[in-house]
Amino acid sequence: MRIATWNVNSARTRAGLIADFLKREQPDLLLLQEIKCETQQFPAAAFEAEGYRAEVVGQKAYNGVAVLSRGAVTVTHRRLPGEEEDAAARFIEIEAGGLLVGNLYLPNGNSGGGDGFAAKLDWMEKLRRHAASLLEHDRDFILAGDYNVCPTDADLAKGALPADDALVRPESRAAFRALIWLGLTDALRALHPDETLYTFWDYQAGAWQRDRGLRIDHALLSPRVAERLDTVRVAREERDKPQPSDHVPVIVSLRD
DNA sequence: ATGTCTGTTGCAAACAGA
Repeated sequence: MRIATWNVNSARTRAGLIADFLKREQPDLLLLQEIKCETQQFPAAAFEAEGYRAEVVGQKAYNGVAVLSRGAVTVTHRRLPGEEEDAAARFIEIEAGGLLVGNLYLPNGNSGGGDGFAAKLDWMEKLRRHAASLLEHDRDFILAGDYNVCPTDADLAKGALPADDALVRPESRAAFRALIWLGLTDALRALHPDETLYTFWDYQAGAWQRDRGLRIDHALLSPRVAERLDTVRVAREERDKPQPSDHVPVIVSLRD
């Protein structure tokens, strides 16, 4: 089973790139974040042509997540448990083949001052509680998407962010470790512990050309799923395409 | 060198968010 996650920074602008990626990589599931459109505006037809159906949690202008799949999936959540009904469109969870797959777009935490950062930490705590609940129920799961956290100093280029940025603040990293300490496996680091690997390069200041990137897109695996981990690849080539997203896909392969 | 990009408002070009 192959599962890819990609913050596309507008599904409509990137529909062509996404369709090309599906054609080339043929993932079983593609988790999209920042689709930046309402559900009915999502360009589903472009992906149906490649044999994929879509489950979409959209929102006007900002945020928004979607799951593209080749087979039928069952939607288990359309927002993170514990969130209000009118919460921003940042989470969708589906079940496919006995596996729960959570697709998340974690708040950036740099806007809105202290309240904005507190909201990020609150969201991370809700995610931790949800993961703990799934473990209690002995479920097999993946929680993947844009975490907006660089877990360690090895996960960003020197000088790419100031020390007080919400993506690297100690509280953000502690909240990420709290997920790991539940017993989850960071798929990319499990197989590539010492490589310099980034998944995001800012559009500004020649970040891509200078390789001033961040690793903020992650796939966390529950214990039995981690035992099935085969390969993980960062599709860096997507960042070199015309009009790319500022993020690139991460592709996780599991043994059956 | 904070040097870019997307979507919104409102119908040009400024603003927010990332």
